[in-house]
Amino acid sequence: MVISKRCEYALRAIFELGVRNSGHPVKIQAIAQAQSIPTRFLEAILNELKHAGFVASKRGNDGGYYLVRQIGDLKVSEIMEAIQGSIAVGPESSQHESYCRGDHAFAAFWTHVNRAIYEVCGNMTFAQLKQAEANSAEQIQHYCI
Amino acid sequence: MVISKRCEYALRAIFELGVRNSGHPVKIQAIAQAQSIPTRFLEAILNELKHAGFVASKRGNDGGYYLVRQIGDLKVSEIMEAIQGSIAVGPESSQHESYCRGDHAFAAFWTHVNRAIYEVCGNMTFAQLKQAEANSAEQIQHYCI
DNA sequence: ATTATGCCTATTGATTTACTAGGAATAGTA
DNA sequence: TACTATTCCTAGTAAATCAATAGGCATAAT
Repeated sequence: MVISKRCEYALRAIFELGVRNSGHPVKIQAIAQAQSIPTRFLEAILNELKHAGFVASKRGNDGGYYLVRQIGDLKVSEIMEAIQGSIAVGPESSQHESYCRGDHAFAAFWTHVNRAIYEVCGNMTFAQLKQAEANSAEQIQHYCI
Repeated sequence: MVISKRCEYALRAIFELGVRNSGHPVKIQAIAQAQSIPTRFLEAILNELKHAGFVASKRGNDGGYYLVRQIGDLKVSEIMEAIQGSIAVGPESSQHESYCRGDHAFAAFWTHVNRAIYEVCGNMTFAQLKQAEANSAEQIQHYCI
């Protein structure tokens, strides 16, 4: 696997906040429990997401985190980029100055790969994820009844 | 970046062997020089590729490595899988036993991402890479003349 | 015998990852 | 004001992975 836990947890945390679109801020503890994330670790991640402008927080007795933007507008790629720096795979560029055989072909290849990845992550919103989860829950019910 | 140097070097080495489709085995040293790869590191990588069945070798004074299969049949994904174990990104599966909210949606999402990646890497042969490189060289000539 | 190559095992230094610890700042409540 | 529950900030750490290196053995041609 190649997506860090940190990134996975960030996505799950945003997802959880999106599912509970409560007016109240949600506590770290509650998100951690719902998504099986180590609490102190999640604390650091949410702080990072705050600095990146995706969530806001309230301190004190009645504190917690809440989303800043609408989940219909929030792409998975945005969170991934905020946490990982970039979604792209492959060498960032040919780091040796002198050209060597294959540089062009491989650069083009990695561009194709990255475009394919971006096509999926850049078009997936958290609203869609929420919907997908709701649908699959429905599926299971149908299956069981 | 998320593709290891090891994997990148493996791809470049195979590519180099494909470009020189010489009857003679090619020495590690020569490949290393052509592709700007640390020699001893490449040595280990080629050995791994040998055990994986992609290349064969000859020892001694006139030794070196050569491809076992035709490059028109050899997919980039095969080498990547041999070196990295798997091409896939995202968590391999939900490692917590109890289901938690989002598991279905995210599993489906990662499947989409991986399918997209595989679509590109599983359809790209080294023959195509060789052709792409040849084309780009032509392009440059046109530009310069 | 010599020499040039690949083959095998092990090691190292640097970096990254996945957390954890301790305590300060803030905001409600009594 | 005190108390408590939360977020916020700075560090630190154990383990894993990565990129590369080192030493010496095996093999094959001359």
